[in-house]
Amino acid sequence: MFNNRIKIKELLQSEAKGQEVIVMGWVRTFRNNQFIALNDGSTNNNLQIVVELGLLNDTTLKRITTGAALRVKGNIIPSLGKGQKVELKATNIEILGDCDAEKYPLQPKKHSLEFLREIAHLRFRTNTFGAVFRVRHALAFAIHQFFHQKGFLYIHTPIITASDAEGAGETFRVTTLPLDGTAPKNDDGSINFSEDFFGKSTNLTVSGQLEGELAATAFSDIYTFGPTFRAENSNTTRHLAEFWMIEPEMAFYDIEDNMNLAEEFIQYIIRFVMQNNKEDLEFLDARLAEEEKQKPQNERQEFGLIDKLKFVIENNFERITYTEAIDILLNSPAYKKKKFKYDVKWGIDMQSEHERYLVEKHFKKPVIVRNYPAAIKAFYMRMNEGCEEGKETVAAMDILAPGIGEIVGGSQREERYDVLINRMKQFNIPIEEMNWYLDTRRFGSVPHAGFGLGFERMVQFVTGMSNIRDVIPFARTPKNCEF
RNA sequence: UCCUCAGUAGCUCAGCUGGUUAGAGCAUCUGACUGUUAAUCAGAGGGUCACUGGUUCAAGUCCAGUCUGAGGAGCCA
Repeated sequence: MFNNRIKIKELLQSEAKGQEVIVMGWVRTFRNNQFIALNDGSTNNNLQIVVELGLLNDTTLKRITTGAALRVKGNIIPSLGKGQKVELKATNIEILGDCDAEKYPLQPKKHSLEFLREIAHLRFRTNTFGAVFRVRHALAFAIHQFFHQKGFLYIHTPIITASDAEGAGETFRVTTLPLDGTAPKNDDGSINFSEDFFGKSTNLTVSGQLEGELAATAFSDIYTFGPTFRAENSNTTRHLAEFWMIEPEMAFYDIEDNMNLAEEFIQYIIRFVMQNNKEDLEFLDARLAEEEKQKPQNERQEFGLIDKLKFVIENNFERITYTEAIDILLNSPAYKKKKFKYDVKWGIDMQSEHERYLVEKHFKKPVIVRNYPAAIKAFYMRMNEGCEEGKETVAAMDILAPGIGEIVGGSQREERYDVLINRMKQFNIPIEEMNWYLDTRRFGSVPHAGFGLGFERMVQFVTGMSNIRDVIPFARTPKNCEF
């Protein structure tokens, strides 16, 4: 058996009684021809391996370079140095994989995140990305655990779809037709997709919500967690062309139930990470504090990372209506001093600057805004009753988080067949193509609700990483599809 | 897609109003030292100044275009 090793995370927690173990990992630094800092990815902390003078010949010593892979046999002893409690006194070191220090891009020094993005295949081996991706894993695990405990079914909605009914942005086309101009054409010159693989025009999914609703109207509570694709030419720190989304959908839920679940959900997964990834968060907290020091005083965040997370799990989210949000903005000093670039009045789709003001300046905590104007929201959101004429609203809700803006978007769905048909007509949705969706309203329709959460934005929020490209292993953005 | 800024050694950057052989820190290599914590000390090597074209006696420096990256905006999750 080859894999008879102990992981470094476990080793560092064990009592040093001279017991013999085997570890494997990659060299982070080799100091003084005597001290190897070894990392195997199980924790951000390195194991210090002590190499006694004379244990290895000169050729082997020279091969212990930054990045080299080692198998080390030794005894766990209390450390004589100050940086760690225990260390491994080596009795045998085997080099599993050499690493040419002159060519290896990761040097024992600070690298910029931009540079590491270019070598994304190697950045897993750094402290920062080690912590980020362990937290990402923990969040994904916590999400499944949360829903599973509540009796939700995990539904796999299709990646390839024929509908762009939600109109949630530009789609990536899926086709097997030739691209050299010889694809079959209709009389009017357009591509004849009836000869394509699926016999119709298809694309990558932009959301699994509509399919999720189908499952929810049978299982009561379901969620999806999968990749989503948007061909928007967005070049920002919070957009990806390929990202992961979580979309729970619940039958017999109204907008209030929906908000309660979303808030409980966010607090649950953050609490999970705080309990299970304490060291990673401490590292990220220190990293962020260091970064903040570089900024001018007035741009610095009020809270450190861990304090921010604590605040979120210990306090209820602020809940306001869209109308109240607009009133707050209209009465704000920022508005009166004409600090906003975009105008504020009832009916507008709030701009980033408005959302940021509400969350970061006014309330200083996550805010749930509900009851948005019907004109600016999707067709499937439920029309509210008793609205003032000209000020019709829908039962939609957005959760806005400090630093990244909209993190959750959801609504109670329109379950009334006639009302839904009217809305679809208003939005020019092809009703015939959506018959499968409308069947849920024809046969045993029930009040239901759901929301969507951008997974990477959540990872950003929890890790404090400012660029979304640094919280997904291999980012897909306009003009970038490496690895 | 729009606006702003940037691209000089492996990395992070300096290089003034154009003017000798383009610099520094870190990394790498060589040697010394040996309980170090991004070890330390001494020395060495390392450059098509993003690319293409232009202005000029002379371009890393000025101009135009292209490409790439970053920040902000829009779209949104």
